[in-house]
Amino acid sequence: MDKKSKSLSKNQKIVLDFIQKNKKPVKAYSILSNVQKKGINAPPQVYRALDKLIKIGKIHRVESQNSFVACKISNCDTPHKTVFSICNSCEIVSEINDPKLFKNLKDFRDKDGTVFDGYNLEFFGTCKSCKNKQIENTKH
Amino acid sequence: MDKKSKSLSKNQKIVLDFIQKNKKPVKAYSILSNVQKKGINAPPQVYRALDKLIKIGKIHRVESQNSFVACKISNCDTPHKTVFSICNSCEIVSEINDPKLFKNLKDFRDKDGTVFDGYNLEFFGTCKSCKNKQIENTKH
DNA sequence: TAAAAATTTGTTATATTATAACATTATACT
DNA sequence: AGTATAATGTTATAATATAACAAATTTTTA
Repeated sequence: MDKKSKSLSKNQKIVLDFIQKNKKPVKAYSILSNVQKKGINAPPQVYRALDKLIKIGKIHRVESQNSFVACKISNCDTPHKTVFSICNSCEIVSEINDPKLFKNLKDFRDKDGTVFDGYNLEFFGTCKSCKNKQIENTKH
Repeated sequence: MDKKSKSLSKNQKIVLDFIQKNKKPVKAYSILSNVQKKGINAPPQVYRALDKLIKIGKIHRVESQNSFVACKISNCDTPHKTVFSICNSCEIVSEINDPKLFKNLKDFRDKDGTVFDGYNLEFFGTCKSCKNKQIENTKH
């Protein structure tokens, strides 16, 4: 167990654990209803844990979905350096790990020369599996 | 007047007009309260107009803020091909028009080779004007 | 180790953002 | 003109998120 997960509080661990169990992003109130048996009773307890987990980079917020997903990139210890692909059809979200793209984004400055602390990039499309299903359906 | 703005309905025009008057992004309920004198009474009327305006590319949704901003790029007639810079301090949002970056994003495919229909990229940082203010403050 | 500081917790209430559902009216199409 | 499509108006409610405050816990540091 590394420093960061050791330093997590009880509620933070419960929430992180639930998010990590799901491969799809989860919603705050879905987290709440799923962890009530563990003693978390109210929205603020969930949102506080989420805020902290985002801050330390253990999870990310999928902005276009109001949902939360575990970080899949081991060295991703900061918020707001995120790239996702999102399927329009099944809404599955994958975190993209593409060093060349990362470098492009990190080095980007606007026309004033402003440097940015972070970014969030969401790609939208149809994932492979949904594309296949669509092809299946047109066969009939 | 081009085809698209001609084809806008009464409510769509009212909502678009209000958004275009503001250089900062505006929130749905702020739109509502500001257009009530024009006969728009309830949230669904605003949200419907917003949905349509987004679909035709006249406005964009700033995902991390739940806010809406007029498109500043004349040929931007589709949703989900957006790049913004957002100031962490004053929350002002600028739409970035950088052909090289656009090409990079348009041509991106993931490791499965999947092509994407669209993207939304938000850069976070401190804008020039806020940076200057901070420097002013440290002088004292 | 005791006091101070910082963080986390538990709780109630409420603010903010967004949509469902349904009847009606207006507009565009052929 | 008749049909299809889009937009409107309305009420109610769902979904997402935070404010505020008292108490307990953990960490720091003197």
